[in-house]
Amino acid sequence: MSAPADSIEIQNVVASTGIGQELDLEALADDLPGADFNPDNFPGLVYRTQDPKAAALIFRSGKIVCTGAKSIDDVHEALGIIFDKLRGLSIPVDEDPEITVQNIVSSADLGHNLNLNALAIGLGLEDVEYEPEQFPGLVYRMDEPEVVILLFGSGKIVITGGKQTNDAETAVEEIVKRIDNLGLLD
Amino acid sequence: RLRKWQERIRTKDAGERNLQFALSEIDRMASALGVPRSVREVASVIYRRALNEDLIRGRSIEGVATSALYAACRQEGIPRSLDEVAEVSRVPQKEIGRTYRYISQELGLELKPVDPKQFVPRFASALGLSEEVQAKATEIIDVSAEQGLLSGKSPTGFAAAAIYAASLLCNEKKTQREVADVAQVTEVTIRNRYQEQIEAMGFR
DNA sequence: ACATTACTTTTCAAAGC
DNA sequence: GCTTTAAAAAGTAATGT
Repeated sequence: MSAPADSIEIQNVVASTGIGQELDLEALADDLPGADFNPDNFPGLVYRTQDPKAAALIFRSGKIVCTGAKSIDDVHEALGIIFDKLRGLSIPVDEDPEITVQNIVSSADLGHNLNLNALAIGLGLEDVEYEPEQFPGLVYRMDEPEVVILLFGSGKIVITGGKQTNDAETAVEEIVKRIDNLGLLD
Repeated sequence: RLRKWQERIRTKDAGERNLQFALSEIDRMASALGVPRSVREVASVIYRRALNEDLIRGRSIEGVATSALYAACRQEGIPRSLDEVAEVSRVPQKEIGRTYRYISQELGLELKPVDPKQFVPRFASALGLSEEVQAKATEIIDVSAEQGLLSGKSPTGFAAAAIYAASLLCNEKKTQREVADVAQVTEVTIRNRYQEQIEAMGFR
């Protein structure tokens, strides 16, 4: 009774936003405890939140990238903490900065072992990248929803590239259909 | 106008020189790998196709040439591992793999995954093993692959373990280290694949 | 012979080289 | 292209005990 779609777990959410204010990252690095800033290495300042656990890349332009959160709610919560921290440093932050989800990474379990060689040919070599010498997963690019799925011999999969919460669910239902139609679901 | 002509001739000459360089590199690497002349010709065709489709822009000539040779070996059924190809190329293995995936996709080569059996004759003869061992190794690969053990595993490691197992079964024992050296994998990988394969064969 | 750590793949934004 | 950040999958490799 447990459908593969029920096994979906969001593992990472990437989102972008902006406070609508230029920042002096050198000063911010001194005022924010735990901030990592190596401009020679990377133009962004790295700031990590503990609860929820996430990492933010803060740029001179005031734009921010948040990554590592386990849900969209966690993204909002983590960014909320950062906005308040900045306000606490008397940096003006827009009232409700728009937060855009850029990528959602999910994992799931199809519940069956997969013959990746047969799958590579069945799904179509033109849409598949399977090079076990370089990586054990089969890479499948799906058009609708537009996501990339990594399939493993164990039947565990990774769905990435989606922007909507339901993209992973739609993709899992679709890939199960396609694999089943090929008679490759044990 | 005269300058434009000279520029065109210069570009044409440069392009011609680049092509000659790529083809001579393919020849040099193919010799070092000991692949037949037919494979070099297939590699040349793949390289020229990549050139015509403008796939070299933003990539090194040597990288595309090496990838074309790697692809040609696979297409002709006598694959070389990325490690082996990287040894005779001046391009890092990671770039060869990335470039191969790119030209393979863009040219629609649609090459099937490498079959571990295709490494058996070459690895076995390098170890001085008999036809009997080769046949046994081939059988082990077929049986364990049919039971789904091949998914996600490296073809060289899979072939190496089967050869090691076959050498034991045929009383022509080679050590894991000897097999690991010719296949360029670690003993740990041979041990792991070997355990799965003998179980699949019903031995234990 | 074990374990641990680390690297391979995919995705995405940010600013700049 | 590259740099950084995060996360999962499973295989392979290097290092440590």
